[in-house]
Amino acid sequence: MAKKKTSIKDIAEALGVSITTVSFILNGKAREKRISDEMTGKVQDYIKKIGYKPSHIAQSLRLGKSKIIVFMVEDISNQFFASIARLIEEKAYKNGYKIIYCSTENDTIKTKELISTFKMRNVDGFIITPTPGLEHVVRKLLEEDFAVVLFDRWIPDVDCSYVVVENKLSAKEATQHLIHQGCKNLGFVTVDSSQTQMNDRMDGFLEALIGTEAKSAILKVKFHTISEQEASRKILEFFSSHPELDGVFFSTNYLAFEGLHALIKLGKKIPEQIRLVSFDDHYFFNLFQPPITAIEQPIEEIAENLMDLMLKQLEHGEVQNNKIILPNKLNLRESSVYK
Amino acid sequence: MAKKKTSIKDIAEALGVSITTVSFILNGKAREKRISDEMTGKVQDYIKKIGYKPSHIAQSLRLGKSKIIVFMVEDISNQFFASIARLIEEKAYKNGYKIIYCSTENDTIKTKELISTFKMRNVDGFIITPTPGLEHVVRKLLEEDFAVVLFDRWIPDVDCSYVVVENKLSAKEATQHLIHQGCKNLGFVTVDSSQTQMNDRMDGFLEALIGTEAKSAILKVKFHTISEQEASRKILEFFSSHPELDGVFFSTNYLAFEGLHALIKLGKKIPEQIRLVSFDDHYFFNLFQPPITAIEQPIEEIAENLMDLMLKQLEHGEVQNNKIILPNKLNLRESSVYK
DNA sequence: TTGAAAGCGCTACCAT
DNA sequence: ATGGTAGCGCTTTCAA
Repeated sequence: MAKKKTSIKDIAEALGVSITTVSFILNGKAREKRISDEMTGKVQDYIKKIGYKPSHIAQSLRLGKSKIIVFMVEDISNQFFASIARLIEEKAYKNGYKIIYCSTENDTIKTKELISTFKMRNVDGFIITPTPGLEHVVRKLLEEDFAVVLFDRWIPDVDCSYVVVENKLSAKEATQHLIHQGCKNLGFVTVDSSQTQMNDRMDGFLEALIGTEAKSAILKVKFHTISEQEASRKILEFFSSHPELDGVFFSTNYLAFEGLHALIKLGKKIPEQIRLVSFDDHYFFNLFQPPITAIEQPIEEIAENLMDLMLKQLEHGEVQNNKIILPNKLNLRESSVYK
Repeated sequence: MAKKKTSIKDIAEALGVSITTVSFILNGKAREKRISDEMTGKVQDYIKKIGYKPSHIAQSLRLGKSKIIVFMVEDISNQFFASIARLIEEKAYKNGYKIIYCSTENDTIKTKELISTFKMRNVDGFIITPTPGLEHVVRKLLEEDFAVVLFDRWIPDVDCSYVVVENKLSAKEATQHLIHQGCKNLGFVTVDSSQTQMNDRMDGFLEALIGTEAKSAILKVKFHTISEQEASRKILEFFSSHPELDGVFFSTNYLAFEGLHALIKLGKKIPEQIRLVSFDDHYFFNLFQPPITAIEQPIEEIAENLMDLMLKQLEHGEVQNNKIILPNKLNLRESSVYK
């Protein structure tokens, strides 16, 4: 029951040396401070024996750094974010950092509150999928010398490091692919919000149409959480009222899932009657019959780059505006191919 | 650029009062300490004005509590765990706690290391999906007065709070359902490890067979990460070499996904030739054609109970062995129903 | 009704 | 080569 926390002081006393000496040895400065090997060995042995671990809290207070990075995403239970979380976590731990996470739910107020809470916790860095209207807060964070890296989307007019993917280009390519497959009436289903990545995807879609005879219909749905009733109904309605559509582009996978539901309900044959493409590949797109063509974001590289930028800022403090834009991969599958 | 951290001292100076006074007011002890309303108001106004937030690090050091809970699961990118993470997070934040997470990868060594790291961070509580061989560590955690709640599985012989579901009962019911549908040769696909929840599911399966004419074939695969080649091959092999199977129970959803892959490859008709049931319902099971029958765990209640137990231990310190076992829901869908 | 000061565990400057 | 000690920001006891 008694939780006797051994402190550096206890060690010093037990060994009859000073706190300073122990601290230096603990921090690998034995050589530098020219402490005798004998002493060093003695202290290290003792430390190992009693399994002493220094208190990070005290270190944090002293150093003004917490070695904690916050990972703020729209929704941590979303597969895409969860996968990145997993990879980031690994890299962070390897470098002695811990990750705290939270879901912003795309709610600017909530996000602001969270950021403020984290500030008082002395977190060292922020990895954020910014919500609309966060410019000011992010700018302030930067001014106050926090390490910040945005991802998935970025904030126009704020000079902050980010890692995103080639949304526009990939969307354009995928749309062109549909056109090459003979689609004449294209649908585009996206979320009703001004997140940059979604805008870019739509731009890509529209750009692909220029100079072609293909017609288009666009649906924007409010989408907060997965399986939201409202969105589901809207999508069904959209397809019912647009029987002419012979090709559809979903700007993200959860919309595609709802779309599939709707199309199944309407008895549409994929790809014979309607061909599909979605952004954000997913394990199930490959499992579904027919398998769904999708644009795959390079999860590993995103995570890799995020932590690279983060660590660089954290350790060196200089790099502030690294913009990284990664290419995606279009995975062609049966859902989009003309039979 | 300059990050001028306002401290309680600055406030005291600016207002010409003592640190103590400010601290009392900050902690809502103004009344108790009989500080004049005038003073209280003055301080509060100033605090609001400059947007001061106390340093949690310093508080932690002083109080010996960090208000941080660790959420250690097998794999945070797994949908089931990610969903629970999301819900827990919410409850934690509401109560002033933060969540740090990490993936154990079911690796006992890694888990032990992580726990040791967290101890030195003074985290207050642990929510853990225990790996095999963690008895000792958990017991020690309890002895040292940390708040601990296990979930998904528990550890036999350790008197620790946990939240799990009725694995055996639900598995039994689902198996009986298959038998009622006329299955005579049942397959059971599970992971090759001695996690209690998996054992219970298998027990339920076997119990359902007692006294019936149904025969069974069991496959145990090592499964670390999703989409692992090896597991995929094993499952395909299993189905090829057991053409007699007319019903299969998957002990968890990712095995079912691999199983579906295999069955599609083998051209088996579901449910005409083979009927399926899986543990752990998933969004995709409903979307798949035919929709897959699955046992749904009560995610919300699990999260709810986890945090309840955690907070109770954290705030009162007494409750140590609350065992909560929640019922599941069998979602009948086409994959298991005789046509 | 308010303030001084000890001390949580640690790092690092300055002595010796 | 080793030690004394200030101080990070806060809470809380004791004193005034």
